[in-house]
Order: sequence, then C-alpha cells, then structure tokens
Amino acid sequence: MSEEHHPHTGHNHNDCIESALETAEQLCAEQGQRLTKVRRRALELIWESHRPLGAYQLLAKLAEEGFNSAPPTVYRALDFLLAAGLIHKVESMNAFLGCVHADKAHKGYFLICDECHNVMEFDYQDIHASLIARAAEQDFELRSETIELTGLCSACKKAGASL
Amino acid sequence: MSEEHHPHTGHNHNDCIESALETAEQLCAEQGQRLTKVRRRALELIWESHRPLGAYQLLAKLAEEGFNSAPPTVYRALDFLLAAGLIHKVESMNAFLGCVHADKAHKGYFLICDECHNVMEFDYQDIHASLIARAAEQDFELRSETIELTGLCSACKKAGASL
DNA sequence: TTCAACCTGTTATACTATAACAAAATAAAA
DNA sequence: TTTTATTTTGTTATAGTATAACAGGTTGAA
Repeated sequence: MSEEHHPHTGHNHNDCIESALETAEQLCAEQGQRLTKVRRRALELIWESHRPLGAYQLLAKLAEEGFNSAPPTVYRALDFLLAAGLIHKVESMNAFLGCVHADKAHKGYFLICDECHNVMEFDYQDIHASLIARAAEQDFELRSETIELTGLCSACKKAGASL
Repeated sequence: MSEEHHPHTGHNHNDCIESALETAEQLCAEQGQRLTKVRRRALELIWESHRPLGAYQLLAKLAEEGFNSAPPTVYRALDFLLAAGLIHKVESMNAFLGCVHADKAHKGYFLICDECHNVMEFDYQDIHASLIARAAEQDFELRSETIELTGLCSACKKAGASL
C-alpha cells in the first residue's frame, strides 16, 4: 500500500492504521476478547477510509476479499468493535469511524464537514464537564454522549472562498 | 381529548400542543410558508406523543385519519417541519420531536432516558459557546449541532433504586 | 384566465438493521 | 484427549428507515 497523507492533518495515515491495529490487539488481549479475522479486517478497512464508512460499504469490501457477504457478518463485527471502544458510530451519517483514543475511555465528539465529509474527532474535558453538570441539574444520570457538529472545515472554507 | 400530564414535568401537555400549533401558524404566516392539513396534523401528532415519534409511526396515525399512507407523504411533512424549525430529529433514535423553542433560532440539545425513552430538550448557551470556540480553534465553521445525551432520568432512577 | 410555483399521489426501490436458527470453531473441563 | 460449554460464524428471511421519479392537482399571482 502506498503512503497516504490525510487531507486535513497531513499526517501519514498508514502509521495511524498500524498503531490503531496494534492498540486493538493489545486491548483485546488484555480483556480476553477475540479479535478474529473478520473483526480485525473490518477495523482495518474502517481505518483505511478517511471518512466514516457505512455498514454496507464495509460489507462490500469484505465480500471482495472472500468474507461472507450477508449483513449480519458486518453488523456483528461492528457491534464487537463498538463495544470494545475501537470504533464510533456517527449517528447522523449511519456510518462508522476508527476511534483515535481507543486506549482510554472517552466520548467521541465529532466535527463533520458538509462539503468533503471528512470527520475530525475531538475530546474536550470542559465540554464533558458542562454536560455532566447540566444533566445533574435535571437529576439525570449521564451514560453516553452523542456530539456531532457539522459545518465547513478549514480546507473547504478556503476552497469555497477562492471560487 | 382528556387532560394529560407529562410524566416528568407534570405540566399540562394539551396547553403545550395548543401553543406549539399557534406558534407554528404564526411562524409560517410570517414567512409565507403554507402549513397545509397534513403538515399541521403531523406536527400535532408529534406533539401529542410524549416521546419522539418515528416516521412510520406517524404515517400509521395519519393513515388512520384518511391521509395518504405512502412514505413520501410523511417524509415530506417532516422535511417541511424540520426546515421550518418546528421539530427536531433525534438522530440516535431515528425519531422526531416537537421543538419547544420554535419561535427563536436555537439548537436542540437532548437528554434521552434509556428506560422510559422520554426526551427532555435543553438549551444551553455556555455549552453552545464552548462548542463554537472549540470548532473555531480548528478553523471549522459551525453550522449545526447534534447533542444527544442518554442515561437515566430522575423518575427512572428512583424507580430503579426502589426495586 | 392563464401561468408558474408549489404541494400531493403513486409506484417502485434503495438503504439500514435485526431475528432466528444451524453449523463450525475455540476454550475450558473432565 | 475427549467431552462439554461457550463463542463465533453462516444462512435465510424480514423488519425498519428513507428517497427517486414522474403524474396530477391546488394555490396564488400576473
């Protein structure tokens, strides 16, 4: 596979994928979870995509490689990866994204570009704290947070301005 | 219709519905938008439900009342109401909820109970400001926010504790 | 009244996700 | 090592969510 540079951050995405997979192996080993072939490959394919990947897109890729091509195959793999905290689901897109902080418990907050559909994950303690405080005022016990912000990313803003 | 009291806030929900409908009429009139029969009734049915209502649940209710019962009917009404800011979509539930502040532009932030599936809308300027600031740091121009928090509401927490 | 814009009817289909049960693989116990 | 229990995968079917495309009707303005 050739080196790829992520359009927005300019990092080497291959390194990302590798390190994500290593982390996943470790994490599963520690917790006695099995990162089977299909689960591992699903995670890798999700990471190889710069954008969130839909379940059926993933299914098609897996099918090309000889994996079973019925929906339950991919949804099971996704359920496993979600439960293990290795990926996130972007609810507003019905799509899945590699989690950049799989090694520590965290919530996924996303910036989603309307133009290029790239997604940046960010993690912010101050926002998290505000949300918890807000919920507590209503006597609400917070369990999970879906924070998905859409708009224009830096690159697309520049591209739009130059038209 | 009999008086109903909202399970969580104890308010008279009928008053809510009435005032929501009035606001909707006004808003549409001001903006030269047509609140047609099916749109009006859809909005009313969404308000009559204490919980977010799925598109096909809404479709069934409309069909019972003699409206056309094909999916585009309900999705068109929903699209209109969403665009007018009269309802919100709860992405993590694929369901729709009356907007409590239709008269002023705002983002919908939700507390969703895992047990009873009731949803509370809240509106918080400090969180909004934090999110904008966070996005700006990434040179990201914010357009819309999806904030959906799940957990246990006050009532269900008490019910659970007494088991 | 004629036109243009908008709204609705209708059929078909695409996309997203899960139920239910059978078969195979793996891990642990005997 | 054989048996047993548990987990994972295969397979078929179906449920649930959403839109495309085009025809027909309504509304309001020119």
